[in-house]
Amino acid sequence: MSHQPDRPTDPTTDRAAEHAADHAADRAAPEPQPGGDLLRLDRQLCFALHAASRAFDGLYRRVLRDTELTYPQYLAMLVLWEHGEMPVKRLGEFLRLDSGTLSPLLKRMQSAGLVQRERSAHDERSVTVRLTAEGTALKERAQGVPLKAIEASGLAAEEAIDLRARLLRLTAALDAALSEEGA
Amino acid sequence: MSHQPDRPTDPTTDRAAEHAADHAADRAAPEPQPGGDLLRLDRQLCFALHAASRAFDGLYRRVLRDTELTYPQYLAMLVLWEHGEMPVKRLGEFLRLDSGTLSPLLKRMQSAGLVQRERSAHDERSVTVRLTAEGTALKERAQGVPLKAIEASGLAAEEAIDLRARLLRLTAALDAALSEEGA
DNA sequence: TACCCTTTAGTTGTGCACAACTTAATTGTG
DNA sequence: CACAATTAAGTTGTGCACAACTAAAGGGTA
Repeated sequence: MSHQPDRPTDPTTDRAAEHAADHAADRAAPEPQPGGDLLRLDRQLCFALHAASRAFDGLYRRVLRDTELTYPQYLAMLVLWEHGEMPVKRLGEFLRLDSGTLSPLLKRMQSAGLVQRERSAHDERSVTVRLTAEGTALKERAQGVPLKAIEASGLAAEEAIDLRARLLRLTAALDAALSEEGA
Repeated sequence: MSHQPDRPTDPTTDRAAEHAADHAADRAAPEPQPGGDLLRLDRQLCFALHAASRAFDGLYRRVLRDTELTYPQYLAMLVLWEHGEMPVKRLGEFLRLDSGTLSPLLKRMQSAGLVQRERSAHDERSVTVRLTAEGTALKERAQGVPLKAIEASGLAAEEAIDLRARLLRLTAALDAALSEEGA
């Protein structure tokens, strides 16, 4: 079951809705405002982000096929290619992931021969993640990935940069809200 | 291990980088352009979307706590609250999910007493998903959710609408690219 | 030194997402 | 009508994400 459905009669997923969406706030309030379907707008917002993220995953899944990397593994490799070896903790800060996710992920990457893990000498609690020769070499085969991705996204470089900035701000705001209230 | 790290020395997750990010393209190219670290920009773009999506999930996880709904279940409920009963197939079109994801998800929602599933009479292949009284009633308790979410996001209504439109376009472009090339 | 508190990885359990597959019902075409 | 192709839902297996927990090391203070 794949993802090019004869779409349902709903503007959210309707291609023709791309401009209509700009007026969704108006349309969503046939009632004055109070009970006015906030849930409807919420749906559209949630969906947009959630769906975009999954669509992006799907794209990378395809583009990364011949590297044998999953998308999250690719993200980890990008950090390691750029910054070199680092402790699991720090990698997790870059990726916004905790050890509950990273430990098994890194174990799989180690099985694939891409990275090596070693207990730090100074601090036995810490584990250093290091690229193997094979992992380093993989960078060459990944050179084409970003271009294919940006191409498929249909975004101009400008738009991409802008979108990224917005999303980073959004993430920061959400994290802040979570940590404040979440005492 | 939680998610407010003493952040690493990387602009992607650095709060002060919110404006600097606007010039990342320039900074990323100390080399002319050709090999110019496209992988670096790619990382920032991927990360932004992936991280924002997960941060959003995290927010909803908290906001939905007293509804006993997970975020994906909430998304399904939003569709059902708005449109009423429908076949699994159509629900999947709204949510951009296939039966491999929906079947177990709906089974859990059924166990929770929120929905009921019934084989269609006209077409024995189809299964109709219907809200139970409890599921319908839950809408009341969820009324506050969107407001809390938009509040935590720090977005103005305008920005939210604009961001949503961009993300919908992005999703459409990615899906199109996937289906074209993926013949 | 002894004790406690913090930090870093890892483990366990649950749920989501998706590919690949199965089963059963329906549709289309000769 | 018969039979192949299509469609809807479900199942299986893998991987990611996260909460809650454990284990072990490090650091600080009485």
